[in-house]
Amino acid sequence: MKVFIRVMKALSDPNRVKMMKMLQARPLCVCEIKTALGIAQSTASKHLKILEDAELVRSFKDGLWVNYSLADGSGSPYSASMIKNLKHWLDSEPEILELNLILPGIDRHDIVGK
Amino acid sequence: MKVFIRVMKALSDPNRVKMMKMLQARPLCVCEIKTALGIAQSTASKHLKILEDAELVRSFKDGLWVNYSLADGSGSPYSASMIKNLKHWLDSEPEILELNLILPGIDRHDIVGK
DNA sequence: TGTTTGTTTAGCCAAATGACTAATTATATA
DNA sequence: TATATAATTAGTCATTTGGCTAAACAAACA
Repeated sequence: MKVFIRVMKALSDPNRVKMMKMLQARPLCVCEIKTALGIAQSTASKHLKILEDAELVRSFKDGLWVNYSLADGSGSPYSASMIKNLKHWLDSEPEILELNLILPGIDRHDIVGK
Repeated sequence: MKVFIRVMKALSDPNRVKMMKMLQARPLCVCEIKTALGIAQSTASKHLKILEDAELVRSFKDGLWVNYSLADGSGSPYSASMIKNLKHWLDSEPEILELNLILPGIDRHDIVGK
């Protein structure tokens, strides 16, 4: 039950759902995600930790950067199902269309200061 | 996006998930649900409203009673998917086994006072 | 080695959530 | 019509959540 609730809670926040949708395009570092969503880096980091605890995303370090990508679904049937469904859900939502539009123009090397 | 979030939020609470699992057995009135879960009637009522707003359950009046049952999934692809998945999810969770055990013994006519 | 850069953690605050009791509404029945 | 019963709404309270800034870590590099 706890595992299921953790997945549902993780997907109960718009910014976290947007992160899932962005990660369908490509792996992203925290600073790319915070830039796309217009939130503080610490906020993005906290959200990503919640998604990771729910086994919806995974992270791997690359020098200074921490890259996040979609999990493979081996964590639980709930995360597996939601990862899969989200691939075809919400694609025509204005907020997601907008993200897909700006995401290609976001590059970690171009992100200015803190 | 709002519709999706509403479904996820609705399923982010253990008592509401238990309600979904109980309603898989049969339609229930608020007083049967509050008895099974050991919560106040107003609390049960509020939870059921949240599930109904997410189109996960529906209600129909029968005299003094309000009966709740699982929705048919026509509300949204998200509610449809979750209603369907929940039918085979969580069945071996201790809390759900326990509920399935006591539920047959719960009858609206035997429920005492307020 | 010291500095810069990306991320995380700590701490704070306002808003939302889930619980309760008490009051109100709605329906049936004596 | 008055009363009893089931449900909902109103109001309160403690906890959780989601946002921020500032401080602490961690890894590259001058």
